[in-house]
Amino acid sequence: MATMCNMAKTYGQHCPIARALDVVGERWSLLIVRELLLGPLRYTDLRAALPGIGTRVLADRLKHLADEGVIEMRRLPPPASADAYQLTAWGEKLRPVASALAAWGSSLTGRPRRGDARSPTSAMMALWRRALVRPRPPAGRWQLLLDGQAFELSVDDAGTMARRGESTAPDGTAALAASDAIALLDGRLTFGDAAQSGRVDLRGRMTDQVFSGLFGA
Amino acid sequence: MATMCNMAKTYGQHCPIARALDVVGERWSLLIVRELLLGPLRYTDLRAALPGIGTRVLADRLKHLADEGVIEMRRLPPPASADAYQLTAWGEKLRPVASALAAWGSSLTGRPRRGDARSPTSAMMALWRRALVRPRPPAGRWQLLLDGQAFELSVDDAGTMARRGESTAPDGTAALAASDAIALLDGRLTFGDAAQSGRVDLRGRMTDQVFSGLFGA
DNA sequence: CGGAATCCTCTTCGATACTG
DNA sequence: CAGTATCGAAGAGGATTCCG
Repeated sequence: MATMCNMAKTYGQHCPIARALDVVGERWSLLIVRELLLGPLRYTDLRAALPGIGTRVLADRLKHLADEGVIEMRRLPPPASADAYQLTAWGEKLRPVASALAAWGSSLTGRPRRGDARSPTSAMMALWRRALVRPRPPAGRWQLLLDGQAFELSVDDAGTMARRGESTAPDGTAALAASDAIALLDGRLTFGDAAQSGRVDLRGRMTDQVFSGLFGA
Repeated sequence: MATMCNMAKTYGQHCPIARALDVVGERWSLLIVRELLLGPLRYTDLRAALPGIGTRVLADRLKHLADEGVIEMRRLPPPASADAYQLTAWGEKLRPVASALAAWGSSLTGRPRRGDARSPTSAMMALWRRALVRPRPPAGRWQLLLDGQAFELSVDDAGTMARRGESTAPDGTAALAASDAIALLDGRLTFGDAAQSGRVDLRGRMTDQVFSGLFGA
């Protein structure tokens, strides 16, 4: 049955870690959360962002996460005629979990594996983490076009925020491939090499200095 | 085949979160790590601490975690004639991940589910988290006997540490059931009720005040 | 006795095809 | 576009057995 009782398989332990894993510990769940941490996405976008997930599993996970209150569906008004999934306030609180996992796993991304996908979202999250760790990232509203997908990184006194979508009146824009962005952040590509081969397109007040301030080692 | 290529199923993404989940994202893996965060354990102890895991899955997970460098086996000298699994230095760095997950999942443990196991380890980790969050936990080397299993919580200027095992020269000892410890920490049991029904045994300098300082709301 | 490997059944995954 | 239907392959869980 597809519509069985939704409490599929629990660890059966009264422990906050076990309970958390009952909710988001299934395969793919935390990667769905990772995608939604930068903003709402539609079903098809999620499937495209998670190569190999299989539509059945994606539907199951979305249902489970919605039942548990981690995500919710937002029905867009008629002109758009599309449903988007987004994190609830409680789901947003998974950000420290994603951050801790990313910090631990970042020791693994130095040597890339052949064939690994480099999604715009993971590139953007890596850039965000870099900006959060950095002492003084360049302030401004920076638009990033990663494989053509738009993101905004805004740095001001209130903090550093990242989200999906085009920036309204950005201070500057950088367009590059997601794989190059990741290579820059991993230190496998220098800004000089990237700029020289014309793979980075900077606009507005996104100067070399700003770009290096965001991506540099 | 049992001894197939050990890179069973990868997300195939060059993203630190995905890579981290390739290593510790499988079912049961993070609960094994949770157990080992308080100190080494033998195979049989792990199986007892994780009801429902199944010996095959436990053996597979231990092998995978060892291959990835998260845990290692320590062969005890002849008299013990037993092997213990422990975290490597890298595996120890999963502590923030466990902590973030526990913080997120703690909103789920307020209403306990019927039949949930209350393991001594999860009780001890909850107590530890409480002590870490608390402004000034009572300083000293406190021994806890949870369901008869010994733990030590040491609080001094250097910080708050928890580990499995008997304490040498503890300042005081508290013996109680793991389920009562969890109920106290969750606020479902008051110290008055627990003491009145004789379910808490305090020794040495583990006074009512100290105990309340460790477990109290 | 601790530490698994084997066997068996059941569920889940992942891929493809199909439908409102 | 957003899912459901179907199916072979892989994984989980439980009991038993084997090995040191």
